[in-house]
Amino acid sequence: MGRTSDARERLIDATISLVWPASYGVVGVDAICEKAGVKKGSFYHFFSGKDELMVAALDAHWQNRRVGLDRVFSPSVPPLERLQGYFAHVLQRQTEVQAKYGRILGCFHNSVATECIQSLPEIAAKVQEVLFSYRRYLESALRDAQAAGDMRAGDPASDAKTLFAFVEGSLTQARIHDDLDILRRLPDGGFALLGITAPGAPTPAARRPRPASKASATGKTSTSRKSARP
Amino acid sequence: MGRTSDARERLIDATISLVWPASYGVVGVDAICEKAGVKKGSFYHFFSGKDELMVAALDAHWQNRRVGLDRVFSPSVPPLERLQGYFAHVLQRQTEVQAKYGRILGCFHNSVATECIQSLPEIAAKVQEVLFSYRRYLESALRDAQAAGDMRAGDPASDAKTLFAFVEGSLTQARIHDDLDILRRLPDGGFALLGITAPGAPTPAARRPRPASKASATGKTSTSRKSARP
DNA sequence: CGATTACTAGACGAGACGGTCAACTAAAAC
DNA sequence: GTTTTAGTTGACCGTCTCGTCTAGTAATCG
Repeated sequence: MGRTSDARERLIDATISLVWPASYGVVGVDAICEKAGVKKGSFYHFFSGKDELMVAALDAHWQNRRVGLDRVFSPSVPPLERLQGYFAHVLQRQTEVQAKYGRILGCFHNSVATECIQSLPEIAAKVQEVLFSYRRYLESALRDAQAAGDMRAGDPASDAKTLFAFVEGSLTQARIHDDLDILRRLPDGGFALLGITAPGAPTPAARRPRPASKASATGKTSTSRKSARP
Repeated sequence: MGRTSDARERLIDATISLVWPASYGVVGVDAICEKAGVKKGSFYHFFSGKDELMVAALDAHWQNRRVGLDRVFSPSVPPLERLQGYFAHVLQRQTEVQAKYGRILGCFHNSVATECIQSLPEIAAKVQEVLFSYRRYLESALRDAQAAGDMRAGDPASDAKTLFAFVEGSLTQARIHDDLDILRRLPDGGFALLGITAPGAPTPAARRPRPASKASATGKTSTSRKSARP
């Protein structure tokens, strides 16, 4: 009953597109409203305040991320290939982000977390929850890899934290220097971190191949990795 | 001529101690002035504005960091031991930070960079400069390690970027989750990343003496590494 | 000493901030 | 078509923001 509206979604989209490149603190409610084409009054009809909007935006962004991660981390794929696919996915995504926003932005949740962890408890809680869920994808893949004998024994939770730190660190460096190359080294670094010398195949021209192949901009690292499990 | 004052230094100290735990955006000039015990008029006598103060604070903090890094990365120490010492240094520093601020804060420059890279060009430039200088310490150690035959061949600049991403990522995760354990895995992860299986000596009681050691809080990782150099 | 200079003091202003409100509109339910 | 209710509008408010400005104070120099 009453009329319907997509103002809520527009506000969330506007929030992501304004906060991600900049920061939570520097983006005001007025700017978000203007970008979304929503008046102040409507804003406060949907949200109790800026913080609640931000929590909703973090959640919405995470829901979007999840569909890609569910695909990449599908249990139908051999665990080491999941990781391979994940590294490529990260690079591809940031390539798209660069095209859309004009620069690399890194991980939205990580940036917001760094900024808000201290002074905004509700946002901090949400962002921690998301990052925790995120890390579980890695943890699960590592556990499967161990079970399959694809990597050395160890605590998957601990390894996931380490790997996650590396990925997030690479994303942040990519953001700071607006440099995609850092993300191209994700596979080599990631597998080295886990003590996996040959992810699938011999890790062929592994480094920067550049033989004749022209590494596509979307993220295939080495063009010829073989399946980790036949 | 005229009178002297340490207000400038007090303002810089106050800036670091307020911005580091929180963020640049959320800390106001008034708060900084109050913390420093300096009035507005004096503030604008020393600085043209908030941005310039921030640049000065970033520089001052970097100068402080440098003395520790110069010690840790002394060319008189074998390259792999420098890295070992560096990882321990990071952990020890954050332990001190936790004691002083009540929580882990991670890397000051990295946090500010993430927040300011887009909208504040002067701060962005300064922070990039500092992070670049920082990375050179790693690069130099890696180059020496290679020259000494302590690690596989490769581009030291590239390896340094990868390692730096891992360290910064670990620091950020430590900040977000207020968890020192992530930093305790720095040596294992760092050396694995570089493909080094056996770093320096048995990693002697080297760092924190702690003879009958049971992984002291400052950084012993694994107790049994074999010497890479007799 | 008096003059010059470096610093201090704090009231002030313009504007942006997050947030409120009461009147209004339009769609859906009946 | 009337009622109900979700959504819209934009003026408004108190507060906080960065930054200005003028008047004043203390140290150093000649």
